[in-house]
Amino acid sequence: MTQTTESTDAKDRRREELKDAAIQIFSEQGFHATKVSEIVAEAGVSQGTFYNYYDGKRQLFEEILHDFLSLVVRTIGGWTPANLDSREDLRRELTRVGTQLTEVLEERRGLTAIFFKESSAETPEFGTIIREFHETLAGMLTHFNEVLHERGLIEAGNFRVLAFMTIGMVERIIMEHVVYDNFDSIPHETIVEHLVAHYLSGTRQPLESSDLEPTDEET
Amino acid sequence: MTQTTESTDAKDRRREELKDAAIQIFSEQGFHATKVSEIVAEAGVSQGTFYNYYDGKRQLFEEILHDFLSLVVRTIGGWTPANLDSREDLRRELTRVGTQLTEVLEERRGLTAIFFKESSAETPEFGTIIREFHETLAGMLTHFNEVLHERGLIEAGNFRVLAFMTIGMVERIIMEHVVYDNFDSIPHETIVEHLVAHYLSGTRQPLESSDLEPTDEET
Amino acid sequence: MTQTTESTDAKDRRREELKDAAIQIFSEQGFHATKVSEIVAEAGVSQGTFYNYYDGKRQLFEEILHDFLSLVVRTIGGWTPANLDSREDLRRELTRVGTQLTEVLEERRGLTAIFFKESSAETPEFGTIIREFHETLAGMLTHFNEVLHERGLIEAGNFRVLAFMTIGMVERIIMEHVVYDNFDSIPHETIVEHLVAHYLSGTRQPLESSDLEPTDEET
Amino acid sequence: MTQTTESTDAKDRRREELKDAAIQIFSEQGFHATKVSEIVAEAGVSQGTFYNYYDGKRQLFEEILHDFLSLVVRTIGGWTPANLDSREDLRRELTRVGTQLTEVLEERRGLTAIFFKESSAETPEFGTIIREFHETLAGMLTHFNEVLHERGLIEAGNFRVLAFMTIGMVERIIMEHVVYDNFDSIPHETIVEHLVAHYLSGTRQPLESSDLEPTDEET
DNA sequence: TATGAATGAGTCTTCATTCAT
DNA sequence: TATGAATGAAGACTCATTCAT
Repeated sequence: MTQTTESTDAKDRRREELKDAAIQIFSEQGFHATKVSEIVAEAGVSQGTFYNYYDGKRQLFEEILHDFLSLVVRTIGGWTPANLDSREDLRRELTRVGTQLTEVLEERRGLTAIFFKESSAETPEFGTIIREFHETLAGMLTHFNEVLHERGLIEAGNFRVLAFMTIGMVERIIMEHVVYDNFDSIPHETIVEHLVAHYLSGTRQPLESSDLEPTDEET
Repeated sequence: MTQTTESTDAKDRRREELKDAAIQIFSEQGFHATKVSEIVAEAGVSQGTFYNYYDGKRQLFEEILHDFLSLVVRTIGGWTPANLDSREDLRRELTRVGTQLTEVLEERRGLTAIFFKESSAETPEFGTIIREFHETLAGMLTHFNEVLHERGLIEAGNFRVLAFMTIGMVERIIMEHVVYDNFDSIPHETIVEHLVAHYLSGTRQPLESSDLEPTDEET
Repeated sequence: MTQTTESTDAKDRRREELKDAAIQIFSEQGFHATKVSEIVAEAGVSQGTFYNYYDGKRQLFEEILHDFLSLVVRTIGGWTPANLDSREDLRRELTRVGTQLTEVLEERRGLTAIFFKESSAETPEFGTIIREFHETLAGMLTHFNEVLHERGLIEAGNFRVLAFMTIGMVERIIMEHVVYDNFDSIPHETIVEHLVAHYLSGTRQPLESSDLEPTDEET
Repeated sequence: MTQTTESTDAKDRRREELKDAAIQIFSEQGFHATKVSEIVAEAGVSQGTFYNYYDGKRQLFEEILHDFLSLVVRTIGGWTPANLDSREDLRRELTRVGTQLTEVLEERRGLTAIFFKESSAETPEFGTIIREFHETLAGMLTHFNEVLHERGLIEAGNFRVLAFMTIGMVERIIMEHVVYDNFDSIPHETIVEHLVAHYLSGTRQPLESSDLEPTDEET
């Protein structure tokens, strides 16, 4: 029994080694340019062994993609606007979640790069998976916005469009920050604060004069 | 002379037919899944003819990509914040350019789809081209923001991060709207107005209380 | 009638232009690497025109090959050992013919290069033509040797092997001299004299002690 | 360890089988006319297997060419005129080396045929390889001639021209004898003796009257 | 379970030749 | 006769996957 457990563990370990190697190569070269031979070379096993653990290159890639999406969902999925009473609460919470997400993705740079470099574009190859993810995400955010609105924290608007704007903003910033290291001199906190501030000022509290006519209040 | 012109025109026409066919197939299947045989079938010519006009599948794809980027640059590239005197001017101008861009891209849905479905992700295949485009775009926007700030139209901030947020927001909205027809019930104008409003409220006019502490004014 | 003649002349001229262009390219690149498109570009005519004058690339190449072989045969074919009375006569005659051949081939370097660079090896492509040429040549030389022997000018030996040795010697020297310009500091005459001398000393006059045991006389 | 050795051997064997098949087809059809599909059919393996052992058709051909050149160099490369004291020694040595070379090439007819049928012509395809070989060979022979001259075994002359004459003579004879079986009734020894005799009588020992006027001394 | 050699389907690309104008 | 665009047959090469050991 011990032995079974051990061998299972060994199997899992081998499986992980292969996946790690694959993440490495996929993140560097993309799905199409990556050869199975490169993955197994990186993992230090033979070509045939690969197929003892995965059904094929595509299946492994999709599994990796799911890993990434799960990671994101796990990180932000539990969040709920339930106990927010003020915009200050909202800001604090958004900052907390944003920081958490950023840190998680930075820990898994390879995984993150695969998503952003190969797949965020919903190429026909893995389109369905990514499309569903974005729809799910947009649904969640739309719902959040609705709740926030009901709780009087944000004003009315097209919450679905707002959701996609938020997704685009956040994804692009993460891409530049985590994948391309494009904001190297800027600390995480500042970046997350920018994002949150932008979201917040783009979603004014009700009873204010319309955002579409901000000049009124400025006079 | 007439003959020369005519034959040149004929050649150009054939070239365009092939490119149109390619845009069609590329936008549906993506670069890798597209076979030259499918392109020529769509264009109604033989396999060999293709190579009389293009060096190969990849070269044609890159040319198409350049076409898209040129289209975008031509549409928004001329814009300058030179004669803006108020935020109202700014809003009007941004709305005008945004509407124009949206219309242009809707006219070239196939072209647009190729960019967004295959390439916005900066996959290693065409990474350099897209990366440069984004850097150029970010540079332009950063500069615009700086000018707007100097002219007293927007407050201080990290203009580079702001630029990328804007790019992300706009690209995602265009993608959903033009490529996936995801906002079908919403008129262009509304969508563009949302984007502009979000940009504007995310970039308050100086002398106001900081956006980062909007609660102050709300109390 | 005049017109017919003129147009025929014009046709001949065009035909020659094409052949000259072909010789140029073939001699530089060899048969396989030469494209019809390159030949017509060099000749300044269109692709289709080519086929008004020749049946195809291969047919033209073979015609060029025949031109070369004819040139050689014309140059040395008339030679006959008929009126030779001494080895001195023989030497003079061989030198004369050798010089003549060298000069003719130098005038047609391109043609010569084609034969030597592409075809002397009797590659399966044009094997038969070249093989026949060599057999004919060997037959001629064998016959000459026999006549010379009958006339008491050279001693007995295997005249066929001797013929091939001569062919090999001469071809390689022409190749180096005319095609590769490998003996640039050495005047024609010297080279031809070397060849003739080598032939003569390799074919002693009868009644001498055998060449196969030259040491005898040297003691 | 045994296993490693065995599998290496198996791999080597397969590699050799492919090469043998290739030599067979190449020698029959030449480089261009040979298809990879024919080679693998001859070897009894699949198309893909070929590329597990060689980079491609051209690479294999060049390797085969190198094999031939190495074989020649190995066979004659060790020869040195060091311990020759007389022309009789010289003759004996030349005969020995010549016979050895002939036998080696006859054992590898296919290899030899490839060199002579496809490549001795220095076609642009593999020109550099062959050209270098001939230059090397000519250099070696020139040097030998110089040494022989210094040792008083052959008289003065243009040793470089002599070297190329020798190369031409020998190559043509080998070609006819080994590749075309053109001297079938003549035993090896006789042919080699003819070559050696021709070389020797074409290079008289110093102190004699000039080779160019052999008749003088003969009277 | 590990190995790695063998497989062969799948596509791009070339270029001599044809033919309508 | 000249043109040059169109043709399509032909073949090299890749690489994910299989399978015997």
